[in-house]
Amino acid sequence: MKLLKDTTLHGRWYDDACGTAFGLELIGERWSLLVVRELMLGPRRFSDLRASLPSISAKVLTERLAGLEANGLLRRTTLAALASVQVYELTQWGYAAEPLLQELGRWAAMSSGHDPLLPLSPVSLMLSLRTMFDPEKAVGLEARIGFIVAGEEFLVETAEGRLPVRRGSSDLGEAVFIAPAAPVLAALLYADVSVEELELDAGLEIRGDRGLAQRFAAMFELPPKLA
Amino acid sequence: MKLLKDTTLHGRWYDDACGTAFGLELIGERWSLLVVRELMLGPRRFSDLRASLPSISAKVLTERLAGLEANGLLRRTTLAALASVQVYELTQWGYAAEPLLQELGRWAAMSSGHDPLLPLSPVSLMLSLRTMFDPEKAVGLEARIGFIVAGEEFLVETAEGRLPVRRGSSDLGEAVFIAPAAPVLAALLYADVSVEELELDAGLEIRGDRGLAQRFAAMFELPPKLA
DNA sequence: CAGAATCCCATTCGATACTG
DNA sequence: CAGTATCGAATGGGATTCTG
Repeated sequence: MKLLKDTTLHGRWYDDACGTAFGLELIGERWSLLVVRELMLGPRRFSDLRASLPSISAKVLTERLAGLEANGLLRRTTLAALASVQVYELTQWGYAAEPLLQELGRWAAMSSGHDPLLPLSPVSLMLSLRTMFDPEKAVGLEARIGFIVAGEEFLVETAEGRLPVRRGSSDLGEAVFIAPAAPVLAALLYADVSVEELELDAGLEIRGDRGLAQRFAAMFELPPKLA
Repeated sequence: MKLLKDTTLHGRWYDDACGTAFGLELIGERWSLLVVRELMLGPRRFSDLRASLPSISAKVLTERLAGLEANGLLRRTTLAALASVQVYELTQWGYAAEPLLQELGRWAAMSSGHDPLLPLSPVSLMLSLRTMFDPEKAVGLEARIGFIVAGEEFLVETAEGRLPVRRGSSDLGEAVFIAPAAPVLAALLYADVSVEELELDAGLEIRGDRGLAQRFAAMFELPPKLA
């Protein structure tokens, strides 16, 4: 039983008062930030996390969850409805890390050498919408778009420059994207592969207002490459 | 001679197309981001970096510099004036990581449990000015402020909501802060310790327009605590 | 299924010593 | 000064096993 040993901050790696260094103490360990990412759209179970994080081991996931809990980023709760169902949920402060994830993603996307064909979790894709959303391309558009990505459902609203994304029943959307895996949608949104091609080759399906779906898909753009 | 082995991207830790994950491949290793931080205000020599990074070893610093160079964040150049003087300098893309550093610092500062008494490098302090600057408190103020922190000189300008910080002769400032170490200024700006107390106890010195200095010092504020 | 405990190997780190 | 080389110690991570 060494669960309680680590109430104190995890690492104390760097001996540095700088906020950046302190941030790294909290989330700088390998995998930590990706765990946070997967929780960013709501609580998830242990096995959900394992499924979304391609190659993390159970041991490491356990350790990271404990560390993040000790550092105040998340809490573990048992679902009210079903006892015996454990979930991990970000604290308010954990959720506050989203701009950080976005900034990191935006910055990394300015690099060439990024392989967009690697696996991608549904949450990653949905978060990237918020990051790569270009408000100017959405003026005057108010709509709800549903997503079913690898079986996970999300609902996105466009509303005056903001782009709320949440888990929820996709059929509230006036248009719905259905994809067997997240990279299919990444191809559509970021690699400008055509809807038709993806419907034929990659199992993409679009329900509802097809024109709206097309317009929506054009609202996202990667940042310019710097290197 | 294994310097050339690693032209390819360093780690390939995560098998994940997400931009955030890719960013972590590039700068997620221990120390990497702090090395970038120290270069953010201009090129530095190997020994400068060692001096600013409290407890990094020569080996690890060498490794990180090589990795960051391979990943395109920095280049090593020999100073034009003095041959045989090597410096490390961020690429354009490396400099583009500043908002990321800021976001991480800002987020981390929302946590309690941050020990502001740890050592702090001059560059950390100067960068934190940009992060914690409150433009609303600076409206109508146009001035140059000099800094000499642990012997390193900087010049800061306030100009309509921006706060350019650069290395340069501090005596161009209408007011100049002189401190034997960065934490002294941190106490002034962020812990609201009074100028008088720091002059008496901590070796702070202020030259030039004292009222301007006071007003300047009041322009910075830490974000509210969330946890 | 959700983890905790154990085992063991690979990597990494830091200290020290060394070199041009 | 600017690293490189080496080595022992610490840590990390995967695989496996065990439990509720």
